[in-house]
Amino acid sequence: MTLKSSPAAVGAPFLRIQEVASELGLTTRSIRYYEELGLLSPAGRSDGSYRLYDASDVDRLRFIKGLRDDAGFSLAEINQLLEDEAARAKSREAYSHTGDPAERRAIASDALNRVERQARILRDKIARLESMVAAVEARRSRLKARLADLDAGGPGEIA
Amino acid sequence: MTLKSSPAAVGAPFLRIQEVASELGLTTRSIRYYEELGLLSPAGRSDGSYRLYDASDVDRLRFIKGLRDDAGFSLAEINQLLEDEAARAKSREAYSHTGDPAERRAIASDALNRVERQARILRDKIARLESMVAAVEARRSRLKARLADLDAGGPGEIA
DNA sequence: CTTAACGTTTACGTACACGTGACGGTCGTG
DNA sequence: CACGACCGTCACGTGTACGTAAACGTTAAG
Repeated sequence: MTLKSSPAAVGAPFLRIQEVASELGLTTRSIRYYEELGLLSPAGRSDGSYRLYDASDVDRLRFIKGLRDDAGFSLAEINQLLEDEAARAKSREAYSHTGDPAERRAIASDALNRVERQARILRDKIARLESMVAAVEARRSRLKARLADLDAGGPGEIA
Repeated sequence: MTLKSSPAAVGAPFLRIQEVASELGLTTRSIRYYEELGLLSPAGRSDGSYRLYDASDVDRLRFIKGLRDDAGFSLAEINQLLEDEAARAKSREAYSHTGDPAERRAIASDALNRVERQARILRDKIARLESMVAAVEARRSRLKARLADLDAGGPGEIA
């Protein structure tokens, strides 16, 4: 293997913490901090004890970042939302170590339940936001009506 | 006026801070704190200097609470969103003191612009949440497919 | 084999958000 | 006038989300 571009060999499925951090626009500290909180754990460790992240870890981190930045969830809420990273780690390991189809099915089924719960929580939040939009729209209507009145030379105190 | 149930006469349009707090499930301290941050200011003050809130203040506080609890905005973001309570106070005063229709129109028009901006911000947040839902849905689809495979006796590592 | 860059844990520091409490004083209603 | 609600002010506390640094091990390149 003479071909390796500094870190991570070309086809290497594992990234080190700084590579992940750069890719996502996070600091290594944040990533380790998220791990402390139990939001994720790296797919593996090197012979030394460098954290090694795979594609699914990166996806997960990206999702976490989205929940934090776009959705405005606190890390504690995100933890709830992703519920039980321990279970995920166990699943990942168990899944690849078991040949038992029934067990594999059970694991995949659990994962499915989790993502469905996530979707529910997100949709719930969307619904609440939409009801706020509705409130704003109502206010907007009142203002437009008032404006029309004024344009028609109407009176009236502020609503 | 012999009829007044302790504070606030029955039809009185003004509420004192504790009454507002109770109605909304906030503490008086929080309400004052929001005022410190410039999120709102009471419609008026009593002869002493008790804060007096009218219906629109209560609405506004309810909206603030919604933004904080349901939408997960920080108080700073809410401040941005509501942008310029000072302007609102000025409008309220100016509106009732001017007879000039053109001026009234301008004030109402400003208010309209503000609520439209609010609606945009909320919808923007909704859009981002929806894209996250889409991501979760994608993951859900993959899992369902995998589950179907397993039920059909298929192989494969975890996705 | 050396060395620079990168990583590890542990620990303490910090900046801001969001309040809470405590004070001494004022208000207003019975 | 008593008593509780409210006032402004200032300080303090709690939690979150990291930053920073020390002391030391790892990895890849020359």
